[in-house]
Amino acid sequence: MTDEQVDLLFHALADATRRDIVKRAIAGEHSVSELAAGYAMSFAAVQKHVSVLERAGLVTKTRRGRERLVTTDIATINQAAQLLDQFEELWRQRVNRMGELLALETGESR
Amino acid sequence: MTDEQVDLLFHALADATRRDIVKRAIAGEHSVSELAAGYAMSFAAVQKHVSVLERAGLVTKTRRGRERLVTTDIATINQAAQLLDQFEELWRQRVNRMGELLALETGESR
DNA sequence: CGTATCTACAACCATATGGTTGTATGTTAG
DNA sequence: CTAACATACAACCATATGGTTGTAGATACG
Repeated sequence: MTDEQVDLLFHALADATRRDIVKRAIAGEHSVSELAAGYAMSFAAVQKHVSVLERAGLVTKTRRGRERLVTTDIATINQAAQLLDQFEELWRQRVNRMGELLALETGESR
Repeated sequence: MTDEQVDLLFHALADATRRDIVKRAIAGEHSVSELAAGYAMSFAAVQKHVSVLERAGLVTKTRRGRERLVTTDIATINQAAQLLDQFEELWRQRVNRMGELLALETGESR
């Protein structure tokens, strides 16, 4: 996953409307119109949000007659979670290093 | 955690430079100047990035003489990870529902 | 076949963003 | 005490973003 893709992913999640769209798309399949009906903004605005989510790989649109169904790719959410796990792992490593230093200092002071 | 705070958090992570700053701040304490030295941009630009991370609650600056040390709050990373966990939980619930429906249909067709 | 519904996208606007340069203030070291 | 170092922030610029309105094409329904 390139830095640019990660940029797109976190940027896509940096908006409450888009997070809600992702939630609804995870919970079930909806057309863009169905999704749009739930937000106090124009249809075109919701389309833009869906487009941002598409570029981030969080959703895809599939055609069903005149409707486009918005479906999710939970794998992309997993990838974002893994990135945050990496941060947490860095933290654990640092805490471990500090613990080792402390044990060393305690031992030497006896 | 309000929607606005979540916006700031994911927005802060939507940039490769800021993600790197967070990693370095997790791995050890650095002054803003030390951090800035590693990026091909002006000092003021790095300051802006640090400011975005501060507003997101990902880092804090503490004074040590003329230096400001950039330190992390891993709890905020945890919170972001939990938000993504919620998405994954929604997915699991949906998969479970589909499994139940499938079992129902299989049972009724026997 | 005509109307309704659904969708795509261009053009526009106001605001936000990411970077720069320049100025100013505070702290440390010689 | 002065120079060096570290930092804050204003002003500026180019680009991106989030929302709107309007136009157009595709599909479904009566």
